Amino acid sequence: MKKDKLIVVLGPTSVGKTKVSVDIAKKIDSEIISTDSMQIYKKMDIGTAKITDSEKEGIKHHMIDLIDPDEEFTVYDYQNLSLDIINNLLRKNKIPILVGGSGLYINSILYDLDFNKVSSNDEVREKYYNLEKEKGKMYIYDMLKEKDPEAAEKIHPNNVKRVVRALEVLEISGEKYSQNSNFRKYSNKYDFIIIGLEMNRELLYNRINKRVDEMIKEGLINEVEELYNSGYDKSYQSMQAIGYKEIIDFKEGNISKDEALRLIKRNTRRFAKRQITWFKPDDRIKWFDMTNYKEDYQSTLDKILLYIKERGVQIETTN
RNA sequence: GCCCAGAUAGCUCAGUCGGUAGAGCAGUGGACUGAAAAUCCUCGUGUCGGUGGUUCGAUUCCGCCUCUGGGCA
Repeated sequence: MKKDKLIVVLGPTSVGKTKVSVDIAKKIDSEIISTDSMQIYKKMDIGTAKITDSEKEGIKHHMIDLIDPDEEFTVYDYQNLSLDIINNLLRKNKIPILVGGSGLYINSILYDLDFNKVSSNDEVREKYYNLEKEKGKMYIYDMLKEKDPEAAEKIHPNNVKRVVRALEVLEISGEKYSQNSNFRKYSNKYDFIIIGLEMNRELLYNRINKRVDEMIKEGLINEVEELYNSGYDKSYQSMQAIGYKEIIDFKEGNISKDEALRLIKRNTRRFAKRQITWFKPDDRIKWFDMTNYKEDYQSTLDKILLYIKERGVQIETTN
């Protein structure tokens, strides 16, 4: 049986995914599904570099503006919602286009990740965090080591978040965390056409720096202020986003405005680096260089469209 | 022109009582299965401004030169 095709556009922040994806969608008459962990939040537009209505050029975008900033959201939710949308589009004979930079979210579609049905449990988490506070990291790490040595071997003792998660899974399900987390299997559900966008590092960093300055000009500080004044402080998951946490620190008087700007830029650069690290090992990705996008956007886009065509998607290319 | 201070890692600087050097920041490589824009791990050799001298040995002491601050004219 022939598998349904699925186009994925990925790459570090600021590399130019938005424009490329809209241009692909226009060419094949389809819709876009965002794979971005922060753009799912409403009212967080400037700082997440969310696509604007005019940039959409009439293309429908999914998985954006889904929930309020005080709501919690996980990969598991993403996987479910996103798969529904994918299947709906396929039913309409459209090839879904996944676009974004949240590695784990992307993998929840690209890989067979079953999140072993153990949802997060605040009580259990709090219990282990309290234990950690009282008796130290090594204490809870040793607990894990005893109950699930395999997981302990893969998790660094300092990575308290992961240690707690593994203990949580153990406590709630009785299953070992390592049982589900140690393998990674490509999903066979779809025929993936994965477009990776890359760019000379220095240029990427320059673009990031410039984009942060532009966000400030467009009113990022106001955007964060409004959220903060309506009660969203740094304890919310959404306010952990780069650009938001730093400005909240500025608002609370912990750092100067200049320092906040500096940190937003630095943290975004580091984030981009982590994204690159994440995508690098996947050899199904076909990489396209965006370094000369300014002079040469059309020819890069043509190369991408040609590749999509070669992979069996009906598409009219100009060359 | 004269006086003073400085010149050490991409940046800011510390240090070597003479045995070729180290912090912070920036950066690098990596991990990742229900917080993922999160969380965590790893990595520091550089003509110690140039040149001559003293010395077994100079980045360190001395002389000269160049440059950069500051002051006096």
